[in-house]
Amino acid sequence: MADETNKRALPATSWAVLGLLSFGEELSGYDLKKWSDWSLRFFYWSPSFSQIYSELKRLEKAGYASSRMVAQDTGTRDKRVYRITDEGMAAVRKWAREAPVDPPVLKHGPMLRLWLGHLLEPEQMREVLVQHQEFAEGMRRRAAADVEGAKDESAWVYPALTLKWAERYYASERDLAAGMLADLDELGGLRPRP
Amino acid sequence: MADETNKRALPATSWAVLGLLSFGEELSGYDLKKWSDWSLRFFYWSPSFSQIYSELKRLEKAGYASSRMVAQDTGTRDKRVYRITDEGMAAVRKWAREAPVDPPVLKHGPMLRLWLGHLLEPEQMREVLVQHQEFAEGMRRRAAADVEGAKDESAWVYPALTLKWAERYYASERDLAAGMLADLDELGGLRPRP
DNA sequence: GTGCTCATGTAAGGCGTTACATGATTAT
DNA sequence: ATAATCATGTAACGCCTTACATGAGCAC
Repeated sequence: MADETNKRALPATSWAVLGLLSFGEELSGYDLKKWSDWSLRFFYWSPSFSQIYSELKRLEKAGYASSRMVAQDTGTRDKRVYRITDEGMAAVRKWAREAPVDPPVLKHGPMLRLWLGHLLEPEQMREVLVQHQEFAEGMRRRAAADVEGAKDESAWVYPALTLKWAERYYASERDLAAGMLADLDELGGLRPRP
Repeated sequence: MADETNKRALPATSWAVLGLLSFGEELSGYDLKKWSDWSLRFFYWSPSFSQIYSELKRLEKAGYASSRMVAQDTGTRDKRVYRITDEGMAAVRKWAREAPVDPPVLKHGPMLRLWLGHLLEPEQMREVLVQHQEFAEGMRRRAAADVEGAKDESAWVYPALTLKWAERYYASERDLAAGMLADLDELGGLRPRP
């Protein structure tokens, strides 16, 4: 068993990476990054390559994952692949079941700008909202597409569920922006939109 | 004029603190913290005391804020109060108008847990959702109360607008949790709720 | 006189990013 | 040839937090 001091209070990102491994596949750091870009980023940010690599080292040191080098059948360099250990499986299960339910962290840059509305022209406030709306709709669409890709795999029921949540979340963000645009109009001082 | 090298690429948190000062009042670090707990935290996280103090130093060094010590009329220690400079006003206005519209940062811990649903009992998934729902409703209520406090001050029109946004945002978070609880029920394998 | 609140800071350290280094294979 | 992609890392640094230090007045 690995050193106990390496096991206390892992950051959420570690659990996210270990969580990716908990679906049972043997994955490289590179795979993990793409995987996380594909699903995690809708509700949790996707860590950088370098962080994924260092998280993997930490997880291995803690005894939660094991790795081996594999030669590629044809082409490209050897890669290191990781697999979750029984101990890791037990740890991530325990975390998912018993960790306190922390409030989500939100850093809403566009809202911060709008909060400073006294520094902007009405037209600039609109512009921020419109761009945010477009971002939200793009995310919604991508989440929806990913739900389609996941819904028939029984292993992805829960990921599919969270993707469905994400689809609704970004739809709501889009609508919330529309609502604020309407509030701005009501505030007056604006030439009506054509 | 202050050193140009101190002016490049301030983090969003600096702008948030300078933004708090842009309403024109002379405020201490302590005031700023409370102010930010009161309004910023609904859509942007509230920085710690120590960070506010160091942001203020940075802003002063950049020439965006000036400070002076004031003696308290009666009791308690002297405090240092900060005021935005003309240069700071111009800088924050420029930032609010011209910075690119970045996507919001979301780190949704509860969703990360639910994404790992294969590690949880259905009852535990419910519990996470219910707790998150309660958190969201609490935030919604507090935002609504703060809208009431702000809506009659003409200086707070835009802050009031973002608080209204926040009220709807947390209502949506609450409803999204309810929706996911319903999705869970549909998935079956659950004894129906009494 | 004990503890709470106001008030300001320093120190240490973890989290996470960008930039850089490396090198092999594949496509053009 | 060269550019792009796959793949794995290191180094440097910035952001931000927690813990700690300090000290004064006020309430009980």
